[in-house]
Amino acid sequence: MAKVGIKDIAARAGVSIATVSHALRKPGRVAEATRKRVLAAADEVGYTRNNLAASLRTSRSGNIVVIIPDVADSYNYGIIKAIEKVAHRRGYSVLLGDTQGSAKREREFAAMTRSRQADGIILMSHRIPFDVAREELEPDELPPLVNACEFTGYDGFPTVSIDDRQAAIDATTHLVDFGHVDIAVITGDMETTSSRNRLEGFKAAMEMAGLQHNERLIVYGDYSAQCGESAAKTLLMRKDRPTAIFCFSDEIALGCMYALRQHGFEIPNDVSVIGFDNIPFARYLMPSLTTVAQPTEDIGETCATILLDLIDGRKPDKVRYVMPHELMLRQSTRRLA
Amino acid sequence: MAKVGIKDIAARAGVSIATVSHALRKPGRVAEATRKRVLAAADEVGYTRNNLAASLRTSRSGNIVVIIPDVADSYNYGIIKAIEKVAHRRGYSVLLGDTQGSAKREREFAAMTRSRQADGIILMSHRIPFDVAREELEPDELPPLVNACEFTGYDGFPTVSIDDRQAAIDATTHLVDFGHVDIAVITGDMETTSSRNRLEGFKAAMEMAGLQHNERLIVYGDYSAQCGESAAKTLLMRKDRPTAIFCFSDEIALGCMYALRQHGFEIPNDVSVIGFDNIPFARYLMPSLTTVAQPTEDIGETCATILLDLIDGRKPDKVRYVMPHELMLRQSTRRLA
DNA sequence: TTGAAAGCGCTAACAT
DNA sequence: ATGTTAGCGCTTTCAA
Repeated sequence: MAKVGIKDIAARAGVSIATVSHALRKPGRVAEATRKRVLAAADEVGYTRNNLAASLRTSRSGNIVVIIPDVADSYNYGIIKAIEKVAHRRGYSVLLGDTQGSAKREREFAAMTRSRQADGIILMSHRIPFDVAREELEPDELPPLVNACEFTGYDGFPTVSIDDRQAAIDATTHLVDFGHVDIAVITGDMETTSSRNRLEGFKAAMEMAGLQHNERLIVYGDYSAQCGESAAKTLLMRKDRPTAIFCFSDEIALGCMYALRQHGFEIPNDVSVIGFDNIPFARYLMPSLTTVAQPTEDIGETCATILLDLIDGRKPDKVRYVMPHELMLRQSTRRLA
Repeated sequence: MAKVGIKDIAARAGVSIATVSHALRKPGRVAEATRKRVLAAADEVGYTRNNLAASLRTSRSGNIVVIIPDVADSYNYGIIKAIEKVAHRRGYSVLLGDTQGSAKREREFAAMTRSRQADGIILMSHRIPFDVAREELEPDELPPLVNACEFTGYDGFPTVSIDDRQAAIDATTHLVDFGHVDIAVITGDMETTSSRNRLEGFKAAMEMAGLQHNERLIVYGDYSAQCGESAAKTLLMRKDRPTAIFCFSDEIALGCMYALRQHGFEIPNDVSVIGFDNIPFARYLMPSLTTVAQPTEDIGETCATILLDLIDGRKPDKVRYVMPHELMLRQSTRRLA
């Protein structure tokens, strides 16, 4: 790790450091012959740019930070992959900030823009990751930020997500169409806007179908397989046992299906199960899982594109981007006789 | 995002910038009263440290980069989480470099140490991520690097992994003990040392049991569910159909079990399946998956600890850390009558 | 077309 | 205990 800098190149090529810098970064500002000589010299001395120094000078780090509750969640991952792709293409690196749902970690990662380690933020959370109260946010003091899949409720940030409410309506309507009336719900974290909107959609769909939803069949969870497992157990013990369960994530559905089988229930013969997200695993389950697909790739690409534009000073044309969802009909739901 | 620096604090507190710097970072170098005043001033002007500038000065970025083939793989994730935990505790941030198996991306991420954006590397790959040929590696020119789960074969880097060969022996022996003779294998990417060692272990175990392994029952895959699916189909068409399949990853097992069921085979009644990794999903499968558990948390913690020590100039006491694996007996394997 | 020189914001000798 | 000052390595006016 010998430290070779443009100074060394300059010495070797017999030019000034300014010329080296130009040759390296602004082709055209320098005579072709000189440029070649500099490039050769750079190669000979084994030069690598000190990006830190360059960033300090230009105040542009070339990093974006993605604040995400759980990198492991396969659903999130589709989004990350797409973000990474776009970022890389445009010369940015992605810092993944896994928060495990901690608001403190969210703020810590967001602070990386203040400390100049990142140029922008993609936020998958419903919380504003800054210390100031929402009312005191100064629009022009805020770093470039795009809100993905959730809403902070502050409309100074562009938002990219599906229409959770409508998606839940579609899922519920599918169950209703199959003749289900006693439909249970296992929600995600009710702090999140996604979960609130889905629940709202569920209730709306029931009402539209002329059905009364049963409050006791709504179990409040947290998007995890574990909560799916325990929620399912709770539901099975009820006298008014549901014939269908709408899980607000595939992870929940996974735990739910597991518990169902443990207690001798067959899916979908005894109970229909529908998930949400369409994680890659969903099709490998037995039975394969009917679920609502989110266009993770689109979401990720859109987020990244908007954010990088924002960093470059280009404002997005709208503040809310709604991506299309799709109901994936598979084998875990069944029409009642 | 007004730019407030230590200069502003200095002005406000009526001291020099040096005193501000000391007050902020070296409590004790400065009188308690002054320190309080500086801290208050910092707060008032809304100061955030420009880490870039600090890094440039100290040539320590406070970042480590984790080079990983696929962040989405739940198995990898256990490791990442542990790394992140240790790093955070010691004041480092983790940059996740998802390479999708690309050697080029591996080199790009590794170059972040040269460009001073990271202080060290945790490498989950069997390839050395530098441009130089292995023979020309200059030990003291190399950045701090820890090799996780795989081996580059270069022993200048400490390595943390399980004993893949022994783990494969244990898995194979379990099947043999259950009376299986026609045992198939679906491998991971054979470029990886993990897969090579596991295959070696499989063969050794067969030999130890006095059994001849059948070359045609070895299908070369790539650790993915998809390859598990197609490999299983291939195996089912064979006249000498196996009674047990040893999958080199749980993902493979997932695809394998799916294909098996598609073709009407029951697990474990018709075919036993054993996986490798013990991803969280494994227990939710039906039947639950017998597999070899890797201590992902231990691996991640150890990697991070060694790397950070290395960065601090402390050499590890050994060059190979072998972590214990564990056979998880569940329901996907069965004793032949 | 090239070069001299002024910083980016911070830390750390060194001096007071 | 506090302050002065010289850079870290680069980019970027501005002048030659």
